Amino acid sequence: MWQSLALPQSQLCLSAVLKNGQSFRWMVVGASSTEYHFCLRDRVVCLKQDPTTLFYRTILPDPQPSALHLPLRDAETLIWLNDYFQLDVDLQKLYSQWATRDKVFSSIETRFAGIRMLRQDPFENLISFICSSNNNIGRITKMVQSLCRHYSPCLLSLPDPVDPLIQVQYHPFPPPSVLAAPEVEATLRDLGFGYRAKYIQRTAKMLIDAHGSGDLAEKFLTNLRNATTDDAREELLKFVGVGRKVADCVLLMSLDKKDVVPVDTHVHQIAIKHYGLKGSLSSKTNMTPKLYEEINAKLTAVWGDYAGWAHSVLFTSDLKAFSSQGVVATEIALPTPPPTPSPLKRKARAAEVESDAITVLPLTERAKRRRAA
DNA sequence: GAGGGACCGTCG
DNA sequence: GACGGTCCCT
Repeated sequence: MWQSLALPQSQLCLSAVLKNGQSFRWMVVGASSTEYHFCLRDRVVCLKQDPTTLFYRTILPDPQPSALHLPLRDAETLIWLNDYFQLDVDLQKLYSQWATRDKVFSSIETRFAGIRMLRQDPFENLISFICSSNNNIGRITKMVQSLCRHYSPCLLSLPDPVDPLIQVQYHPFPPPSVLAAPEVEATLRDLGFGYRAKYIQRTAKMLIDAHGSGDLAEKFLTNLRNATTDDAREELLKFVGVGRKVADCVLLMSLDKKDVVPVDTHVHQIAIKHYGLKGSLSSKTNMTPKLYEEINAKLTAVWGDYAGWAHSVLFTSDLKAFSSQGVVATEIALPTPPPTPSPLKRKARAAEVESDAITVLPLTERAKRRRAA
């Protein structure tokens, strides 16, 4: 049943990599020997690991194939694992390179080993990160789960290992054609997606309209792997609800742009605390395109070719969920600019009425403006 | 073309 | 009252 693959945790740490906000669809199963489950289009992949070995298991939907075919299925799963975890990239080697270039990195590398970039499905990645604006990992995870439950059929179900009377349902990520339906916006709003509901439906619609139905739309996104970073980013920015940060996340996490460093408020803080960037730790400053570029350039210069991967290690080390193991913040003393407390003033909100008419033309205008900027 | 506010919902 | 941002309008 379980297959094994020799792989030290310095190359891959499942608990960190699967829960640090790259993917929101891995289910954590079991209390003692923790397993992670992930639903693909045709199967569920189960993983667990010990210090030297990664174990994997393939679960297929009901009409189980004959025993003859099982090795083939496991072989397919292994191919998927190699691709998804990018196991051909030697993470230890990267860690030592980053540590040489960067003292901050070298101070955390042993405690946060095995953190690598996943190579995700671009559509899933895009939609998930449209959900991420003004949001946190816990809620994003719930939203993505609920998206899958409502918009893709259950592939299979398994008894909950904790309470075997409960069946856990596994749903793949829904395709663009399903999310493009006009009713999706209202439904997602009811499901608690807020203003992101419209972004998701419209992005799916745009994808279908511009690049065709079937799997053409998804193929278009996947093909952006072959485009330059700038070209791919320009395409991503055309979608509604996708700004620079979300676009950069998709570039890094599913389109092979390993040097891209997405800048959010968190990374901004890290850059100020540890990399001598001017700014305030206490007050929230607006993330302007200019500031974004500045931070991006700074961190790319520090970490080099795989800067995006390095960023993920720093980011994870600073996440609350992992902070019990110790955080970088207190250990490195760098000169920091004096805090400039400037409380945000908030204004009473005006009632709002109108929404825009139709998709295609406004999009073109918007795209032009973006390109100009 | 830079700056500021609104936007959903959740949890302090 | 802040939050892994984006849109839209001054």
